[in-house]
Amino acid sequence: MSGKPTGPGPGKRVRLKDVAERAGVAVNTASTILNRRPNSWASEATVERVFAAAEALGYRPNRAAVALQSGRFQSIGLLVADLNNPYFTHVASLFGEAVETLGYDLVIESWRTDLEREKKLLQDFAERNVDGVLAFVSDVGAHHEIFRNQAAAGVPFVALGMPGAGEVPVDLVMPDFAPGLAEAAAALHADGHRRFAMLDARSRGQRAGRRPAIFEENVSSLDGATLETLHCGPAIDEARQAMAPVLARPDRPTAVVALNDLTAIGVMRAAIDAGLKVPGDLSVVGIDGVPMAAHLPVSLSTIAQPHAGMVARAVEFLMSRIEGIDDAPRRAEFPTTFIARESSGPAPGN
Amino acid sequence: MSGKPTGPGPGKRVRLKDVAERAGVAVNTASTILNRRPNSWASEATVERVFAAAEALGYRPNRAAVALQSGRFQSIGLLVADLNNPYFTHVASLFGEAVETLGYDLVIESWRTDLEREKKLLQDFAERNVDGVLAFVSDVGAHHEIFRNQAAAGVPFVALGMPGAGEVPVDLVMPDFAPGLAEAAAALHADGHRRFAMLDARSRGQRAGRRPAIFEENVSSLDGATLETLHCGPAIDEARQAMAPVLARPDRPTAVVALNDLTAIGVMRAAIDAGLKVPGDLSVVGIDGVPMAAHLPVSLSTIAQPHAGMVARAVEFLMSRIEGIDDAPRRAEFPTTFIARESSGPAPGN
DNA sequence: TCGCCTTCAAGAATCGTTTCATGATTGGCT
DNA sequence: AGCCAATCATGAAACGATTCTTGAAGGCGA
Repeated sequence: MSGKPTGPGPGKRVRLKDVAERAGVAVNTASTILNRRPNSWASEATVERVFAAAEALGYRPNRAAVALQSGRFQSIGLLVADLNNPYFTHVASLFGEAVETLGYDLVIESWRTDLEREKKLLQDFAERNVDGVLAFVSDVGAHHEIFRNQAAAGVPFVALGMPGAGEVPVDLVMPDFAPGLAEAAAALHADGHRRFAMLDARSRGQRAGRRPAIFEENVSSLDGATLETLHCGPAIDEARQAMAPVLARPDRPTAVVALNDLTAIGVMRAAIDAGLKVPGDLSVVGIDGVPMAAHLPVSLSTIAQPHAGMVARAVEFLMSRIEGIDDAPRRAEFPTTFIARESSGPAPGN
Repeated sequence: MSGKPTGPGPGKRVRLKDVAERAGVAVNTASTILNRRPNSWASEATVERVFAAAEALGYRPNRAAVALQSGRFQSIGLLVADLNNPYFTHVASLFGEAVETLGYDLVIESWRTDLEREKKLLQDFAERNVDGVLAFVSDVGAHHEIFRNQAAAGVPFVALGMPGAGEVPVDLVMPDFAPGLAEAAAALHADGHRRFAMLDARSRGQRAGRRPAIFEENVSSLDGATLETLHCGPAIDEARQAMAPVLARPDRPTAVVALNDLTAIGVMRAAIDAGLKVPGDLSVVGIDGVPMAAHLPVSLSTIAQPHAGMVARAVEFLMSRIEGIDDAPRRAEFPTTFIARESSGPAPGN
């Protein structure tokens, strides 16, 4: 590349200095004006000239310089579990829209079910130069220490997703699965289902999943109903494989709540593999309520989260932290609802 | 760790200066050593001390400062059409892995089928501070001017996806749909299909889509086969709606090639809506070959792109540009292949 | 012993922007 | 007239790294 050291050559990026020169003012004046800083009252004419110059030259601030000086990086990090899960991409695109209107970039990383990687990325993100971090974590409790460090380091942080044990020093936005699970349990029971199964994440250590615990409670309060909890990974084929032996049993469950909408597709597929009809032989319920679920060949009943509301709240939390609010950690729980579609229905024999 | 050398308070980020101080060297020495710059021969002992200090203090360079000084931003932009399309997210996650190992962040934006927005984002990305841009574009020809500007501005740029008219001054990585479409046409014809339909993007201006043109040629070379081209948007429900009237006709097509795997799901759903069986009454073929397609209730026949290879090549192109290679624009086409699964089969009556 | 080269490290300029503190006008008021 | 506030604009010091240039030791041959 033919570097031209002196003067703004044709291929050179236009600097604030160039704008200032063209407008006949000093760089700091131009800076003040372009940033619409409130305390300085430049004359109408000067403002006009500076904006005109910036426009004419097609000025774009050098973000690195801005970041270095002001500490504002104009980018926020999003940590998701898995980009191949439509839930995360749906939410990611909502976040993308939200922060774009606020002038931020979204840097996306995914941890792909690896807890060590999750920890590393979480740590990285906070040490990296971003203005804030939105992170889906598998278990907020597991990252207590990281969160404490972040809180200490002053990196705005909002954790999304699974609640965990104990208090954490960061804002939390999460779904409350209780209502949705209760509705689903009731609806399925009313449809004659008695043998329930629920998929849970592949067990991490000895800790029991939270959703199975809630669902267990729901199910056990229903006449003659039983629940078995199965574990599988987050990929669609893992759910398919995990269900295969279960569906081969004569006393197989007649209703399954999957890990999420994606794995619900795997469950449906496993039913087909086993020669079972959905919902005739097996009712399948997803979790998340991604848009795609409504358009599947057998549309998916699901326990839906209020995505838009959660995203809006998370962004609100994060932005307030970025603005410097220093309240106590906030926590927002959003109730889920059961949406009955074609994949669930009367139990066999009803 | 009671490491409190001096100065840096508890909430303060550790700077290179702190590392240098602790190691008892000057900042530039520390910089040279940590960056393993070749021309400087620091003594073994000094190197040791500097690395130890960096480790002990948990030093992370301030990327803004690095970027400002060196012009390396350590991030690359990825422009995709739609984060809700599993194809793009699959590819995005592949890109994410690839660039992560190279030490880059991925900034993702999506244009959501809006051509104006696509242009704006493309322009933005190039003016933004990234080391390079990977962009899925709807039609490379439509962005000729932007590409020329980028080439002039020296922003490394690789365009992905749809080929278009004419030569463009950027590297191009794209699928060659011809083989896959030919295989699909042949396979479907052998299965007795005669009335084909193909979904194409909602027409932009008067230009005919490229894939329909290729497929038209394939189909017309087959005995008694006809093709009709339909247009729809990229969302799953748009395909579903677009197919509804077509499938209601008595002379409806018996085989449909969708816009992509996502819309193929919508087509399958439309078939169900119309009381048709897949593949009994209607064969459905997707395009892309996303992982999920193999695990759908009716697994999806599809024209698959070699994702990994394409991603690797695109990254290779981009990195070589970032390193300063200034060759003529390169162009790589990757042949697609037809993967027959359950969603396609003998035509009705065969 | 002197000078020179080699080896190592430090000094200082620089990137483009923000922001604090300072300076130059003007004009209203007594 | 003289003074003090406003009002508007500038000078210059950061921010944290890289990199070019200069300098101080130590080792060697002459």
